[in-house]
Amino acid sequence: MSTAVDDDLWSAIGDPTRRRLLDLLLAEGQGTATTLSGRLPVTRQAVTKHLVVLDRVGLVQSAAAGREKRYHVDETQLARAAAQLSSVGATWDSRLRRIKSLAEAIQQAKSTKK
Amino acid sequence: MSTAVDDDLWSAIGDPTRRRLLDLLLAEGQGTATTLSGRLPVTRQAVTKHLVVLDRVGLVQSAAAGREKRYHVDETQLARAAAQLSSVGATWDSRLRRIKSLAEAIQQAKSTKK
DNA sequence: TCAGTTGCGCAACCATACGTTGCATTGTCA
DNA sequence: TGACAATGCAACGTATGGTTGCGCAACTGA
Repeated sequence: MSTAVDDDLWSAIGDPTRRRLLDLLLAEGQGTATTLSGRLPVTRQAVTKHLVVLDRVGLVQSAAAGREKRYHVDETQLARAAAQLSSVGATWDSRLRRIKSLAEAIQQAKSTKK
Repeated sequence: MSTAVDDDLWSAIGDPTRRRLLDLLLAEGQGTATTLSGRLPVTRQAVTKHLVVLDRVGLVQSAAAGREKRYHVDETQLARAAAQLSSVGATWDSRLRRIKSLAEAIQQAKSTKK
């Protein structure tokens, strides 16, 4: 069900700062480490490291523009990640529902027997 | 959009080992640190630490049974977590769709103008 | 009953990840 | 060219996920 490959994706979006970076990039279209760090409670260097991580798993891409390095989300990859999240959420939900209905069936059987 | 409270939940389920623990507990109904460590490539102590984390955010609960300590998932809390995941996934997805349709509209406008 | 196993908890330790500060490097522009 | 602004690199501190080793409590059975 869960593969080792996906662990990279999970750990990438598991960090709250990285999720906020993705949100920011999504909202503003693009950003550099400097501009992004201005909107987050962390330093530019921390942002840089996170962007490297996000880049490594393919969630963002960068383009040099003069002396700055602009990042933007890779929409295809983020869509994949979003699907992953929804999928795991749905899986858990369905399992929980099955467990619940099972428990209710047992209750039913008990009270009938009595 | 994202609150600090939820960060705990995310970091709890962000770890691959903890996700697998949840999967196992969900599949088998219950388990102790010892039995669970038998099904994972980590030691009992590592499992114990993870269970403590999961307990702290309320995703699992424990019940002492003689000398063993049995854990089981808190279904309500896991349902909340599952909803969170699906929700974030859906949010990203809708934003991506909006961006895409926006881009297409611009393309449309360009070619019309020409 | 008491000796041996079994399950837990605690402490020390190592590696990696996230964050900081400080400094060097490079590109822009007046 | 000189000054500023953005990036990159390195050292460091702390937290976390993992290990091993040990001690203790609680079952088990001869």
